[in-house]
Amino acid sequence: MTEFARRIYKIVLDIPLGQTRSYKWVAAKAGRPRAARSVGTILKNNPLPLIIPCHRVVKSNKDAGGYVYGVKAKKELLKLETEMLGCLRNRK
DNA sequence: CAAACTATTCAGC
DNA sequence: GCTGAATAGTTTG
Repeated sequence: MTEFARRIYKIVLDIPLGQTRSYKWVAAKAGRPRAARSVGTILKNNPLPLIIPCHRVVKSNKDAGGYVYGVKAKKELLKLETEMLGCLRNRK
């Protein structure tokens, strides 16, 4: 656990639903713009993998990159989250 | 497509 | 403690 990792968690948690950020983007926000690789390693080794929306963090070209539950699930989660947002908006 | 760069973690020493 | 290898990436040639 390092300060770098701590920043990453905070930043990733700050990503809005239905949106994606690149590893590079998170790394830059964390203060190490060249540590995109470290971001991925830290995210997969994060202490609370379930409360950290790792599926919102993707590669620069919007590619999924990698995911514990499968890259496919990652994209599906993004889609479901977006739809869920619409559902919440439509509620009265 | 292959190589270099990067920060973190793990295994050996 | 330090070194070397590995990793859910990015950039450059």
